[in-house]
Amino acid sequence: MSDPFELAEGASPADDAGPAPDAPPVPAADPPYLNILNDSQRAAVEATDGPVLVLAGAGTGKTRVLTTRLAHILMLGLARPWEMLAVTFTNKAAREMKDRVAAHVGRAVEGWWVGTFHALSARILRTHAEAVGLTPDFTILDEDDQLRLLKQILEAHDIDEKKSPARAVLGVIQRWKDRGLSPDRVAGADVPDLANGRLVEIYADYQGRLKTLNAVDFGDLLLHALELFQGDAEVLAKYQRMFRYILVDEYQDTNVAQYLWLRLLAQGHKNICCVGDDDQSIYSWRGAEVGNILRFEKDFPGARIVRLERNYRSTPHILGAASVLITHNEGRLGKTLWTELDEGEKVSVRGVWDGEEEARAVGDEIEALHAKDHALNEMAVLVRAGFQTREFEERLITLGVPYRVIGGQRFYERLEVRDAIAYFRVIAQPADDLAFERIVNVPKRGLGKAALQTLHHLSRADGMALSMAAARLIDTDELRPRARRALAGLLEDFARWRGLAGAVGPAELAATVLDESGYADMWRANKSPEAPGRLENLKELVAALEEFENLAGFLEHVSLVMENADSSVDDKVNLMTLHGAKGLEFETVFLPGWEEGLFPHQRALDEDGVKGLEEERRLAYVGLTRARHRAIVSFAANRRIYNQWQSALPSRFVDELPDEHVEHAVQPGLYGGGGGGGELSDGAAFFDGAGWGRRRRRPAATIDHATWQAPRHDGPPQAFEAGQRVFHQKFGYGHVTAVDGNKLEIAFEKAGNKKVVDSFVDAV
DNA sequence: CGAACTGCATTTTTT
DNA sequence: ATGCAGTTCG
Repeated sequence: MSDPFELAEGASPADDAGPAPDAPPVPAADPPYLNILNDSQRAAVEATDGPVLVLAGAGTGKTRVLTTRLAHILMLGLARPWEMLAVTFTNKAAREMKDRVAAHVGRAVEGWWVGTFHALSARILRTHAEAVGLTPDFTILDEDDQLRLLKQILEAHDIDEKKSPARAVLGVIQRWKDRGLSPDRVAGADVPDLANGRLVEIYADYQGRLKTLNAVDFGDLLLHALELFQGDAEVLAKYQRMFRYILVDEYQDTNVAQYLWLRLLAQGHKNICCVGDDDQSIYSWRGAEVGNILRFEKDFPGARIVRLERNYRSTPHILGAASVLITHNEGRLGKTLWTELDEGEKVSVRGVWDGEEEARAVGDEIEALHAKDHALNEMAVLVRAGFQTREFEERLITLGVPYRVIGGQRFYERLEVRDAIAYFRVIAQPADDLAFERIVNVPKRGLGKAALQTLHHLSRADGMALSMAAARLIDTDELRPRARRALAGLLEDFARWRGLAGAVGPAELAATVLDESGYADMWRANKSPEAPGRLENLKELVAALEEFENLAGFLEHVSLVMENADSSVDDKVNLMTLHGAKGLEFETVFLPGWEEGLFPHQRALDEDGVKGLEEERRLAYVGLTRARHRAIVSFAANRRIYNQWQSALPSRFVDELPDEHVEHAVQPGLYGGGGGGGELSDGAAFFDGAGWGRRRRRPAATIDHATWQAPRHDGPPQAFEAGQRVFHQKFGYGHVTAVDGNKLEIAFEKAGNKKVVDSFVDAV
């Protein structure tokens, strides 16, 4: 019975602080899984207790260390599975970790806490939802929902969408959330000049609406978890006691909220191991703080630092080029990567005339390598911005070389998939207004703007969810008969589907819903070229539901696990952004578009100055270090951007590559040679053309589209009685003939007898 | 209510 | 160029 889990049983009571009381049995000989590690890897694995920072350079076997460490802790019996917390940034990383640890210990590990910050937070929040003003079945909104919600709020505040786009406002709110700031904690100095200076108010409103909807956005998952920990010492203590060992991957990508989250949880046993690489921090624009990793020793006193510097991936030339490039950054923790691999080829740098020629050169090289039996799978074209893939796609199509674009639109973000999911959400959660709104008139049911406005008005006035308001509204004459019938029909459908949900599996339910709602028919009738694809996606969605017990489980999956189906089994060239390439490796990597203004991107320079430049440089470093055998950098003298030709200078990063590791293949006459400056350096900055410098502001729109404004009902609901004279926006004057709860029968002077909801009329 | 027209912006992206 | 969103017209 050498089962590590049995060993662990009882070895360490969950509520005991400090190291396990019974010393774990020390293996007589080193287990083989330790012997295959190098010294620093091994040190990182064996430093189980206390705070540890593992600085893992690119290609130094980080994942192996991570998984071995987890397995090691289990094997030694230092903790039982559910006493270990392993945090990652992506679901993919979490899955990989699970799989590899399972492979290590020889079976699936049950009950341990591996996942993304968000998934783990959600799991914790579902058990303590009430403590933060939610119920356990709260909805997790995605960006689409967030934007629609925010647009409504901005409109209610009479904010000009043009001057303050919802997207920009959402960006600010998200950055606040990244920093752990709830509306009451936002300091005045941090408020950008948007939304007439009422950003904080809007943020507070937004949070209020989320609570009403029993919904959270991604940032809230962290924020509410923090609120929970900070507000309830007992709950916090429970989790602190439980998590004996905490492991964090990609620590350089953590934001302030995540840092606080970790610091709180780690206060118990203080066994926290963070793994990361400050040189690969490329996500500051979405809230990541490199400072977290730079400050680790201060945050966790007595921390041990382990550097993984032996690289197993790239040739010395590639490594040398990348290492020298990154030394141009300030404030690094510093690492010296080395390798014992053979020298290999130098990094190739070539200048070309324009983007087309660049694509042709890359395509030719790919064909040549493929002809020499190099797998297409092992080649990647890494670009700075998504639109750059187009030229390469066109070229590869012409050549007939199979390729895939990684990181395009994700399955669950497609319009039709989101619509379908909105149906499911309304079934699972009748109060999900955002979902209801999305599909109430999709397919077209004759429920237009007017009907929606009426519905909104009632829902706001009586403080109930849209679908509940709808249920009331269909008993009245507020809506036109056509709209009323359509709405009644939809509500009946939903009632029926909800009944069905208990009887059949989610896949069957989904198929029924898509069929009976007319949604699938809508696409069948659609003549556009993408309609068949959309129907395919709907089928795929139904198929995906097979794997779930119920709708709720599926919806949780959708909101948290937005993953890209990765069919990397086919032999295809990979096209993706540099950001998307992080964590991957290829035999051959093409790095096109190394031009000032494009890479480093002008916007990064304009908006974040030196910091922006350094992050761009880290991006270049990430790009180079993806390559095992071959890295080919290129830059074009001319590039067409938005149908305008611009001349460009080679990126400063080209100059920063050391000559001893680089081979220049610049066309004679194009540049002065050596990759820098040259004939074309007339000082004309890339992207300096019209429309790039300053954003122009147009005067506010003159048309006031709020022509129809229902009367406000801010005070307590008015009481009505028979005989009372009233006024209705649409039907005019009349007198009440009967009262039934909040439904009134009114004899209108012009419109005749009608049933209406009381919040639509005013006493006169 | 839906189709056509207009103006406008255009890095990176996970959860 | 292109796509998107918001507005206008039938």
